[in-house]
Amino acid sequence: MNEIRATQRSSTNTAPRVLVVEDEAALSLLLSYNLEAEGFIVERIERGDEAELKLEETPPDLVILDWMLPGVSGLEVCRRLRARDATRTLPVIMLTARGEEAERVRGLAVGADDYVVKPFSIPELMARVKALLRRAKPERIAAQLVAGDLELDRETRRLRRAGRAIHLGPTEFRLLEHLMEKPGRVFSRGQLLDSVWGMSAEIDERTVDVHVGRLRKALVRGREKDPIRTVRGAGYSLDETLIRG
Amino acid sequence: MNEIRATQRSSTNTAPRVLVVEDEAALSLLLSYNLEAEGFIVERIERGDEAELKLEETPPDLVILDWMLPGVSGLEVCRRLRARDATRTLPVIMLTARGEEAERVRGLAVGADDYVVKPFSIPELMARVKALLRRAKPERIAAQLVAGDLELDRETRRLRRAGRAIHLGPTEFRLLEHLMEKPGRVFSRGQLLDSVWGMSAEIDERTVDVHVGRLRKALVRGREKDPIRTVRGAGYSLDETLIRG
DNA sequence: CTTATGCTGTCAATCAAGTGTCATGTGCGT
DNA sequence: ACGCACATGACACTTGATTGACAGCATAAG
Repeated sequence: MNEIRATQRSSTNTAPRVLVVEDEAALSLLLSYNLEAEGFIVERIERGDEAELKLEETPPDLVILDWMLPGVSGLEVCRRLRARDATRTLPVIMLTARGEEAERVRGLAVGADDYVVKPFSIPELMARVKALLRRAKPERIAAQLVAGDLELDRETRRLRRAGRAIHLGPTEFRLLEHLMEKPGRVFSRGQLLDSVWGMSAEIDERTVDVHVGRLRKALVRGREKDPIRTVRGAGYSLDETLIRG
Repeated sequence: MNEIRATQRSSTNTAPRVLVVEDEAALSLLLSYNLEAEGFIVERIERGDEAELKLEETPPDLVILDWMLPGVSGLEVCRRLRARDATRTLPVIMLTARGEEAERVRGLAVGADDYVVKPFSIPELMARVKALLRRAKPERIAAQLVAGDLELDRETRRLRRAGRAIHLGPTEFRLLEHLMEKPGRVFSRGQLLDSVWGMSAEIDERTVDVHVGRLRKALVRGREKDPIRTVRGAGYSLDETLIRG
């Protein structure tokens, strides 16, 4: 029956592929836009039955499945995924509307690996996508980010600089995480609000400054170098000179 | 967890293999999904007679056998397993419908190592699977979890900290067990509900807090360090710094 | 059968940590 | 030196975690 598990034929050297099955166009676009920004290859599908075809011919590395779908429900798609050997272990994230169903997704033994209740924040969903991919393909998504003497571990949610442990609040942690994913790259305050906070519109851009300040205070001890670079008029970046010298 | 599986030859260095013989598709899937999540390699079979063929050619490390089966009954399969030298000691768990003591007795008389009455909770079944595998292949599944001055023995269900015995309720025991299996790793409340309470539990996430609180109270005596770390906004983890320093 | 006992899940009050805004200070770039 | 962008400390506020009390159950004991 399911003897030899051939290595997932998709993506050996390419970026992880994500299939988004969501009928609400706006949401689908929002997701694929953000996933692509993270470097994933995204395919979008609207109907449950189409998704099944797609999943049969070229299984991706992860599926984001809406609960309510035209054609075949997300629930049913997921169940069938679990029934096939080829997709038995394929990571699945379910999107559910707020309400009764929400709590039952976990209860129902559908076999989704994770579920997210709408409305959700983009950073939250991204975190879960990465967490699942990390579990499935550890070589693609690192659990540890290292830059210079900074080590950030997502699994244990620990940070250390030059060996010593540093405690950060959730926001500062995510902020640093985001900066460390692309060391040297400059992010505008708007971009940071989008990808770290998620509900950009409500928050003053100056708030980013404050958090960067707090992050610096936590990171720098004594005569240590400031790992965050301010780019006047543009934004912030992790100082990539930290990595080399 | 779901790494790439090598060939299936009767498990010398690979993950333990489990054969699920169950005709009810939903249940069969639920089981295989959860078993795979625990790192086992699972094969599913629906009919009793097919199971016999399978068991003859490539015996797994453990069999989960439904009582009622098309083809040959689970009872009969079990009896025949016991008759053959090659499978005499193969661990067998029988699934029986709710009810009669008589059946249980017969099941055990036939040589099943354990039986579980439907409906059962997933964590419960998983615990029994692990217990049996541990007995059969002690090198594969550790009976004792040790982290710092904490020693948790699954066989005797005993826990000790720095030598002294500590009594825990079932839930707190499983909770600690789960945390100790991956020291340092942060589990969200939702994940803990899934793997400690089991699917089909519609339980408030705050309940996890309460149990963690109780666990702490039981664990910490005097000035001892709290072995459980709260990660605000994320969940809980066993404090892995306990292990080193 | 009734009464203890132990365990669990929920709730509400309390406590602590983290967050966003503002006012003010500083320093960079020209 | 000037102006503007950024830095920072203080503050009120929000959110999340802890804790103790309680009620429902199941089980064991009387």
